[in-house]
Amino acid sequence: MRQFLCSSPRIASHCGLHLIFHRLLSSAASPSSLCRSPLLFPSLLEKRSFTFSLNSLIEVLAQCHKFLQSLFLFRKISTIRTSFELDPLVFPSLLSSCACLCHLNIGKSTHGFLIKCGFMTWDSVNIGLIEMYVKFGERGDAYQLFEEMPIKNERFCNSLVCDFGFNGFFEESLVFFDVILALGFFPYLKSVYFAVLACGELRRLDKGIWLYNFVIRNGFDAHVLIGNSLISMYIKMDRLDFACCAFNSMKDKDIVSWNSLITGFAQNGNWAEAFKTFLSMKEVGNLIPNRVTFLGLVLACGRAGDLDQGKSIHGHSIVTGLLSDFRLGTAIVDMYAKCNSTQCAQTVFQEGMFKKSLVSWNSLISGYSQNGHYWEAAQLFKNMITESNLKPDSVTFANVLPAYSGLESIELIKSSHALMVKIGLEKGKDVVLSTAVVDAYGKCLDVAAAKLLFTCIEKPNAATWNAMIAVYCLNHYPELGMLVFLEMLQSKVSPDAVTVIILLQLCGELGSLKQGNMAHCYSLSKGFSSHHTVQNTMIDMYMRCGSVENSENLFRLMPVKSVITWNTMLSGYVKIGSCFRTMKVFSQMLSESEYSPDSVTLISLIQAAGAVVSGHGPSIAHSFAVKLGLDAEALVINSLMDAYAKNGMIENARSLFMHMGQMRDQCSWNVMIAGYGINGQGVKACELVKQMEENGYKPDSITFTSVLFSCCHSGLIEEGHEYFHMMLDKYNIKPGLQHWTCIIDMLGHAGRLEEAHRLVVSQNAGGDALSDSDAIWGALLDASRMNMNLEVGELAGNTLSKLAPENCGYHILLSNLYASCYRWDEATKVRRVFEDRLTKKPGISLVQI
DNA sequence: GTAGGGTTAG
Repeated sequence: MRQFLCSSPRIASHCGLHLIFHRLLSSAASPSSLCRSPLLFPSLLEKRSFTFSLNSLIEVLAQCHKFLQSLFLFRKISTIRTSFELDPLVFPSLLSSCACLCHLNIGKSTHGFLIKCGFMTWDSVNIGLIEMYVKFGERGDAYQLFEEMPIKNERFCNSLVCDFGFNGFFEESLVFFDVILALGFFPYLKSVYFAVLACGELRRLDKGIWLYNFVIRNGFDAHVLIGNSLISMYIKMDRLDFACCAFNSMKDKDIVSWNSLITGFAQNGNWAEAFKTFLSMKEVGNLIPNRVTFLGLVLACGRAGDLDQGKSIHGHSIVTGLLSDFRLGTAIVDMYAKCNSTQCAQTVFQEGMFKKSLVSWNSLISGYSQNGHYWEAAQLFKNMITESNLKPDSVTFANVLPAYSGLESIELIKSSHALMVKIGLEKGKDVVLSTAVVDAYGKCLDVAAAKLLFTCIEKPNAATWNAMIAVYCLNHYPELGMLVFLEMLQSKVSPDAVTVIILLQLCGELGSLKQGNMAHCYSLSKGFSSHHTVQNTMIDMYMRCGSVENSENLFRLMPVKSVITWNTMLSGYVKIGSCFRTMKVFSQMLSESEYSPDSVTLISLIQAAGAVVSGHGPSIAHSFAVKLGLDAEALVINSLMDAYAKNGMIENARSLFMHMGQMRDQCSWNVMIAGYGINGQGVKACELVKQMEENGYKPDSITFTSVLFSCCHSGLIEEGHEYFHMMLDKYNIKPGLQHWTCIIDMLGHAGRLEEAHRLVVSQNAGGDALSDSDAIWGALLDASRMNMNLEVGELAGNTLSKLAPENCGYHILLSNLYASCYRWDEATKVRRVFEDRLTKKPGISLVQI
């Protein structure tokens, strides 16, 4: 065909050229080569009779998405336009080519060209320019065009509404809808649609209701598109009542109308209404549910946590053959995960899905992560990288990071952070991902990294601030958390209910009733005090701040109590060591049958029972666990083992430990090791650490606390020393205060004080501003007293005074050291400085004295 | 041209 045309222009001229060009293009010949053709192109230009056809060719090329070729031809023609007339009708297509190719400059120069040629009086030219400017987001240019038009007509105004709306400029779309009415024109159907869409997107309920009335008054309600868009608009504003009204007043409803309503109910968590709507739709009879119908229903099941209905919908989607749609498959994976059935989610993912998208992988990773199956989430992420060609995105990382922090693996967090940087994700731009990173570092105790990343986040939202405050709270720096909270109040971000929850936790951590009362008032003033979790946290806060009365009053007055509320009370009593009240509230809970105890309840009961003097407590709690069917949970068994061990019944603990089988976890090993330690069986504790390693478990910080404690209490100095070094060298764990206390105590008792001092210095135990350095040096100072070693003691005292000048406690330690070395004068002097400071000048630091 | 899968803090 191409050869034929090129060689025989004369023949071409006799046929309908437009048609031939069209055919030529669809035969996949290169249009630019056609234009370059030495034979055809010049010969076409020579003949004015071809003008129409060339104009058509520009248009056809643009419409066939051959934008470059279209522009190329235009440029050729415009350079020789003395002998050639351009048809203004061709410009809209040409400008659309500019927009599609992102050539704003060519578009602007074309605009200039159009002004020069006097084409601006043409309606279609103006509309083409508007479309182009709006696509580029050049709203100013679009407004100017509107202003400059001598006569503003209906078509032009309607175009503006649609173009702005189509490109997401909803405010402008609504403005020009009003312009249409103000100029006395009539809006087109499409304009009404975009105006309704804009109201929904902007959540403008008042304007939406006005538009609804406008639609009814002007007969637009006869169009199903308008009815559907009104339903959608009300759903976006969470006004399901209005959406139902709009739905009921529709004369003709199609599948979209029904689906919109079903999905609307599902998104609002109203599973029952979603399903009822679905049944009503089936009663109507002539509509066949499609994948969107099922998407809505599946969403509802997930939100409601209704596994049975979810399975039924899953079955229906298999029968109807709709499961082949990978988006529906993903929604089903997500539904199963939300119903805590990760097994089903995995089966659908592996066997039921023909195609897996990035979203499918993300869904399952999120499912595992949110259900606490951290290892599986981490594994799936690894599989995704190795097995699929997909590149993880910010959602993938935001899902896998909580799993890594659940695994307490700072290494995995660091390596995925590095991967994010490599992919170009981590720049503090994506606020959800950045928040997840802050949270992950914070949970793995790297407060400094969390803080650094937090400061890089461009636009932190309430969740981001909450995460940062929570990091300080979790890591026991409530004062720093308070400072960040105050910073948040200075920022533009408003605190939400979660902020108040964390604020109350900070007060609980501080143990300050004064601060707690203030936080209580703040919560009341902001209207969060009726929030269920806020109330629970407040009960906990008052318990921690020592005001049992306030906690009990809040508990009594709570209109709706949950298991968590009861558990908060119980664990509060445990914290203050009130076994009797724990038991009393537990029996009260049992008598009110609407609340069934869970494993958390049992743990409080076991802890309280373990502290009862009679010694029978653990056995009684054990029988409760069996009776309530909660003795198959690792958490419960671990607590029982702990209680038995603390009551000297190490054999009962051992028997539970031996029978745990698959249930046995890291914590079980740690509890058992500590249990041996409490019972003075240090050798067995050391043996268990070896067994633990042989069974594939990696000793963690708590394991070493337990084993060091065991060694310390059994006088196993060499073993203790060995484990301390194993922790440092083999497992690369930074020792905490608890480890230091043990090792200093142990070496101190063995008279090896210099060695302890060397260890503290070599490990730079005082280097980290956020570490417990002062307490470590304090422990060394105290050990010096025991050894009557003035030299090490004074060194420790000096360091301590520099590290923590505000902390006057070390004066006592130093004074005790001097006293034990019979240096009464020094002892009295130091003691006096302390007393002076405490009574007369409490606010002045030691340096100033 | 309308309805439509996954995302953080407690």
